[in-house]
Amino acid sequence: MQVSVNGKLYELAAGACYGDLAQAAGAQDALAARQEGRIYELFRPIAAEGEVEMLRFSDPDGAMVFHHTSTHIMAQAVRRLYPEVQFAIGPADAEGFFYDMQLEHQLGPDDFPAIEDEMRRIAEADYPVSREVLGRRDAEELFREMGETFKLEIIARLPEDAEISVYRQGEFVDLCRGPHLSRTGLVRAPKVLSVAGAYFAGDESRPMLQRLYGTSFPTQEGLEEHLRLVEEAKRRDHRRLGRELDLFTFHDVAPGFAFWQPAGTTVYHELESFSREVQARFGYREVMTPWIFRPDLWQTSGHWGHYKQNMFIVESEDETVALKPMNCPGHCLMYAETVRSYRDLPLRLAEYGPLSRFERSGTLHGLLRVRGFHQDDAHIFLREDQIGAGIEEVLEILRVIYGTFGLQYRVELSTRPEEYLGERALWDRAEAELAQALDRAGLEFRINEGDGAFYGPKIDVHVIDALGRQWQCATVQLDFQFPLRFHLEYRDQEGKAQTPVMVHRAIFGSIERFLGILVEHFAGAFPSWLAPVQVRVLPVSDRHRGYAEAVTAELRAAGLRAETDLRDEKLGYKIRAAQADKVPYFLVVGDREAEEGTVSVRARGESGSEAVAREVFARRLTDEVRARRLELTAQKA
RNA sequence: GCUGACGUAGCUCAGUCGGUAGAGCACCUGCAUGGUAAGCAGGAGGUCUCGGGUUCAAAUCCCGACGUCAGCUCCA
Repeated sequence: MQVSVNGKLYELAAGACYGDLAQAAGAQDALAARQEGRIYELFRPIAAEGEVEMLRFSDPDGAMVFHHTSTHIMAQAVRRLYPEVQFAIGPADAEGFFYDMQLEHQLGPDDFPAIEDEMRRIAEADYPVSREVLGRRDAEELFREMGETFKLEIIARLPEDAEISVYRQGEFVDLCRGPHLSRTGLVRAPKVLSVAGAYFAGDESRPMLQRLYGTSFPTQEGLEEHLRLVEEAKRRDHRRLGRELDLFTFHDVAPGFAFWQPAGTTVYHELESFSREVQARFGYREVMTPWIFRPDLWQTSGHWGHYKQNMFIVESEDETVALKPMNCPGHCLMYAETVRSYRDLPLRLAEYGPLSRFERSGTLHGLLRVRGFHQDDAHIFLREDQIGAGIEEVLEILRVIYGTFGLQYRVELSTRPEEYLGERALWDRAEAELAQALDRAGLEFRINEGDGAFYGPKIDVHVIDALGRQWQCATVQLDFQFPLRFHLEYRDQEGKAQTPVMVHRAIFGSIERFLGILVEHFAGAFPSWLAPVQVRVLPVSDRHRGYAEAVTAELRAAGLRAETDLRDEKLGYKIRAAQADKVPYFLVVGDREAEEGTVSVRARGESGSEAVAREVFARRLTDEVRARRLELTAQKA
């Protein structure tokens, strides 16, 4: 038979397997093969003639296959150590794997080395992996004999016509769809990472299983590199940097709410004013609305029915009132205050006020998941014929704002769900307009079929940070329902009442959350426009304090955030401190500088300094800050 | 909320078999007046998260609450 790899043709005997092909093609490091979208083990006979892709560890699908077998090896190891264990599911992805299991003994970090040792033993034994297709009856009998009740349940849930396969390696057998490696010996560097609770099939009403997490690599070096990356992420953790850089803190008495220290407040305000500045350019008007409302409002908006469990509800003077979790109902009231003309639209109302959402205690996570926060929120009221242009404008704001941080982003369009409100034709048109707006903005996007909100389709944006991690931030939602619930109208050319469409949108999403992401993205080393202190002046000895303070005063007068390190320490100490505090620039001033009226400028991360006239440096830095440049450019001309 | 782990000085952490607590950094004081990543010496700082219990004696063992962390679930 004839098959090709990378377009190169190979002639193989009938019944040859993918492993034979890998050999013929010189792909010694192939782990599996992909043909017509399906992934096959190397021991499987070639399914058809045509092009075959060899999957290596570097390919995400190849890594997934590798981890899939690794999770079986981990399960095998656990079974050897604890024969009574029962297994549920054990999936894998390109990063690693886990296996859910029921086991009396509570696994902990102390158990991991023994499990890893056993995994290495299984790898060294280099068991061949084999696949077997069983009839439903035989499969049930096999797992009944083994006492694997979860496996029986999984089989029972499989559709009538499903192919039921089991995989064996050594004494271990598992119900599994595959695909797998052809032998266990490839998994040279396994690592058990952590254990956590998880419910079978995500069902909270059922007893909790232990979920054992792991990862694995073909080589020890690969594993070590991975662990280094994990360390780097830990080093950048915004909760850690937030404390080290004095940006924000948390306190037991207010879980889920941040205390913003002066430095953090500065960064926060920079983000807010950046947003204000950009949005004002696009015709947004900023408003402030109440943050406590009577339930009537939440009944009108529908929150009382759908969102009550996420709201803080307060008793006050024999009355129940609620803190707002969102601004939209308030903005709708504002819209309805006066008669609106078609000429008034689009009306763009922005608000940065406080929002409170009750989040379950176990879900809180630094600034990334809080109970009290602020959004760069806005609601745009527009006519149906303005949807396309309105969305395009929001996408432009998105481009400007994310571009300033050097953040890449990925876009998803979520369409009409099964249960929706409003006319189908309007949905179709709105979805088409969103897609066209995305196209015109030159954005590639993925469609999440049926994932829209019940009141309208939406665009979700994930930013990608310096470590390649993705975070959901911006959201743009079309809403046909609120205007109806709040009886919003405008007068058209003929003076007739029409219903506007509403767009909910936030670019940062939550400012708290976005700031947390930025801390991790920049590893705490903010560009100068965001840095809490932009420049620190370091006198060489106490003789130079006067000059240093004069320089600082001058920089402050120029609108820069400057401070003097007046501590009675040697220069080296202050330089070290300035670097540790990630201050973008520090200026060394001693006899030479005082005499010549200059400063010795050193940018964060640089090793040498440049002597520059005071006013020249002030001008350069002011330019850099005003342009919100990402790079530090004020050391050299 | 659920499962598990953890909670000791401002921070990072040590504290053995139950016998009333320690380091480094930071902070303060003194000496040193210093030129591009840590000068030397001294000092102060703790209701060991909180509340119960066991014990002659609890940071340590037990129970509960709160918080944090890793997940799960949730995030119309």
